[in-house]
Amino acid sequence: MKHPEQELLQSLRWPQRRRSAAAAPSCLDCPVRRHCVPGELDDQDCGVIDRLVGRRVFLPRGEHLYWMDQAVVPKLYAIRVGQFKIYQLSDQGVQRVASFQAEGDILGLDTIGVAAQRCSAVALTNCVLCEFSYPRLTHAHLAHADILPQLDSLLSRALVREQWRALLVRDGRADQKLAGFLLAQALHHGASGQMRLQLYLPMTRQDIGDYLGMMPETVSRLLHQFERAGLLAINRRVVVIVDPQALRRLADGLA
Amino acid sequence: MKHPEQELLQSLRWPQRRRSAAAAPSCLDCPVRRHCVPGELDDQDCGVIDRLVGRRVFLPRGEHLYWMDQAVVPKLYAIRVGQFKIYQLSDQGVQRVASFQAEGDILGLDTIGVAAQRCSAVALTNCVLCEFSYPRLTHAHLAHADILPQLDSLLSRALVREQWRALLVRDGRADQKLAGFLLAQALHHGASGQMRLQLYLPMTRQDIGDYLGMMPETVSRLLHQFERAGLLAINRRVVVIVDPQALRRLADGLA
DNA sequence: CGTGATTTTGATTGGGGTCAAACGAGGTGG
DNA sequence: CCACCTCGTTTGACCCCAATCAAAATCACG
Repeated sequence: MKHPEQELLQSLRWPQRRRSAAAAPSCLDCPVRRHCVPGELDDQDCGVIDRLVGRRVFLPRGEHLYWMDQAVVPKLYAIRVGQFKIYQLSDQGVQRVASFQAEGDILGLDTIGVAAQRCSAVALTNCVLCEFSYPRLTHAHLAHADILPQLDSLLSRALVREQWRALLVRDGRADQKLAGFLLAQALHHGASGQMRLQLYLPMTRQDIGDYLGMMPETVSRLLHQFERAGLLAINRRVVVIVDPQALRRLADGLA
Repeated sequence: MKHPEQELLQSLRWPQRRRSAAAAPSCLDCPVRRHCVPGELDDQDCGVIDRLVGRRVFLPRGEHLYWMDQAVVPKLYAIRVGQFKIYQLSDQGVQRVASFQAEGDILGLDTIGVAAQRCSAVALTNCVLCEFSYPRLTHAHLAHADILPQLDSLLSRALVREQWRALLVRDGRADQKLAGFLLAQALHHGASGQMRLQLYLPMTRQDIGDYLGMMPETVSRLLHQFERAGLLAINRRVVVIVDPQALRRLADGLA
């Protein structure tokens, strides 16, 4: 036993480590299938999607999937395991975090029809990605008419999520934004509207601050303020939401 | 002559009022064609797009195109003339402005595959819209394979723009954000990378503040501070950018 | 011309940024 | 195995920008 955090990380992120290493991974038994490219498609269509996956990519923590200003390759990457940070580095060397992406999210939706990457993408944990070729997806539409509307739906939902995020990070006080961020993480990692109360936040306080538009000191102060108020239990980068209702009230500004 | 603002509005927004009223409007001679659905398609493909337009809709200032929580109809609306405000009304009655949309922008991209509208859309000026049926667009892909990738490209670019917006409104001080907003407006209304230095901002100071995450008093103060500094000339809702370079330096935080 | 909304200006306050320093964990090399 | 170094985190003190409250001025609209 190395460290409680690492142990938790394994239980959270690698629930079937041995099995998935032995069997070839498939979309059919993917735990985040519904959030991902297959969406609500049935098993048969999902099998079609599965055969469109070019390869599974393993990316260790700290490695970049792509860099800002790099030429775009027409590929999409669905995150099967792990978390990513999408960010820019301004010419003055200031980091601006555009988003965090986790299991079931799709990287590269913002590159269709543009020449160069706007952001860099770095793995915050060890990651497993499912690679799709965008031209192959488009071409597959001729045989399976459900594919392309599914892609449009993914793009549209990404747009909605981005809008929602933009609203989150600019409205209200710092504590409201942080509470909203934690709730968004809990909801996103939970299955079908359920919250996952035990969160692993692999990003630094600086990253969270850059994402929410506040200083890392403020993030730290607020987290411990939440802990003293009995809303959270914090152990380094592991956060347990103790009182989701109170956190929701705080995010909505009803405190 | 009613008011200088209205006169300018007409010259900005209704450049060919009589002609477009007489002749049936077409995408081929649309001034914002390149920003819109046709994109970089040639005249022939653009003609295909033009025939996909269901009807041109006239919407007077102050009218809503759709309301939050309304059931989604599978239609897209390209703005040919005018400007829109996309916003939410929280349950406490607080307005949250998601975005402003202008000529060439497309409304409804965030409704594909979702059940209910997330936001309301209200016309800030008299507007002319080009209505597209989303199912017809998808179906047209069989005959014209360029259509659907074009739609994906639109969605992707909308996503990029939304990300960029989210970065704008959370980074830096209030004056930097406002300067960035003005530059974004100027660039968006200009043709192909050129700025339109004469801007008409039909939204209220309150709207701008809600959009940028600041109080309307702050917007007012900063605008006049910019004017005193020789960056702008302001006449109510008409703003002329006098010193674009200085405004850019301010937005980049080099002041 | 009157009424209400919008815009502007001023005075005051507080939240969060800034600077600084101590603390802790993880990794490296001797 | 331990000393050391580096990076991330935490805590404290101070201060500034923008929110808040208030009110006057201006404009839009009937």
